[in-house]
Amino acid sequence: MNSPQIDLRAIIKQEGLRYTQQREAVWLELQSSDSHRDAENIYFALRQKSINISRATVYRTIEILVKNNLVRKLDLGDGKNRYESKWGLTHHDHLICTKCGRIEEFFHEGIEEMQKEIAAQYNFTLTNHVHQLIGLCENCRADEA
Amino acid sequence: MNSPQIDLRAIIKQEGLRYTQQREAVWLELQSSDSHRDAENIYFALRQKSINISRATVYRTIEILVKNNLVRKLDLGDGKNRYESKWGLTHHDHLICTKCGRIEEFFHEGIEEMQKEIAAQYNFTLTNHVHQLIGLCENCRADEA
DNA sequence: AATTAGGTGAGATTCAATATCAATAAGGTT
DNA sequence: AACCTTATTGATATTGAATCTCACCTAATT
Ligand SMILES: [Mn+2]
Ligand SMILES: [Mn+2]
Ligand SMILES: [Zn+2]
Ligand SMILES: [Zn+2]
Repeated sequence: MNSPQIDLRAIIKQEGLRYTQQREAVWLELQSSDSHRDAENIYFALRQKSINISRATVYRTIEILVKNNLVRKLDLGDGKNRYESKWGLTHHDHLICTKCGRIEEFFHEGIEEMQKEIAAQYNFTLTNHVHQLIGLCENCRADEA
Repeated sequence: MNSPQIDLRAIIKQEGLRYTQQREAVWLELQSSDSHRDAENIYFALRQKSINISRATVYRTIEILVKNNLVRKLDLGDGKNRYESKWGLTHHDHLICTKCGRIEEFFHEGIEEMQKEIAAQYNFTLTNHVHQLIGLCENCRADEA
């Protein structure tokens, strides 16, 4: 939507990489909405905007963004990875409707703490976690009746 | 290990399906260990035991077992589904070591309850959840030093 | 402008999982 | 026990997300 609030160019260069049109385009596209999009979606969105890019480059660029903590990779269980920009967002986990695909975001401080306790109990060093609540959203539950 | 403690034949027939050697073999194989195995692993284990079966049938049979709540399907994030027999096991979630693949099981009543509360807050009908703590196990953390 | 090494894109490749369909076997009938 | 019907199986092809290959391109420095 607006100009990038993060100096991607600086981050890219700091990594010893080149700041290309494609890399900027993928980053801007990911920032342009707060939804959970797959690589194909990013690819088509860019082509629609007459931006020349290949699938391979979309995947490669996303990987760079993920490694630099600018983008989060999600496995929502439907066989393809989803991505969301981390810019301006705090950590959260997801509620997923299996019928319509609706995704809600939640955060629960208590659960976050308990995860740390559990990891400590098992002598695990926690680096990440996956927590998804699967079910039917309000609308879809009504449809079931 | 021992003979089946569940009357798979009855369950299969109740579904209007036929009780075949292959279906019995997959079920027995899944019961024979408490590990989290992928389809390929089941397939080779059976062939090793000179049981004639194809990959397709392994996949198809597992799906039947999953649908009948005898087996749990897990996505541990490595690109292939894992399966564990539900027989004799209570619900639990997993700690996963990203280095050695070690899997520990945990259960936390408090977290289970909080999940229900969160779902209620968002008007979701909870049918399932995915909860994995990702990190390094005791051994692998030591290796990092 | 010339140089050069990293980046890109079209297409091939991988790999788990599923689909196809002729051959087979489960299980009820006679 | 031989027979029939039809679900099931297995060899193979196919799908689809993701990655790899490598000739060509371009960002960035001189
Ligand atoms: Mn999110
Ligand atoms: Mn388990
Ligand atoms: Zn829904
Ligand atoms: Zn480990």
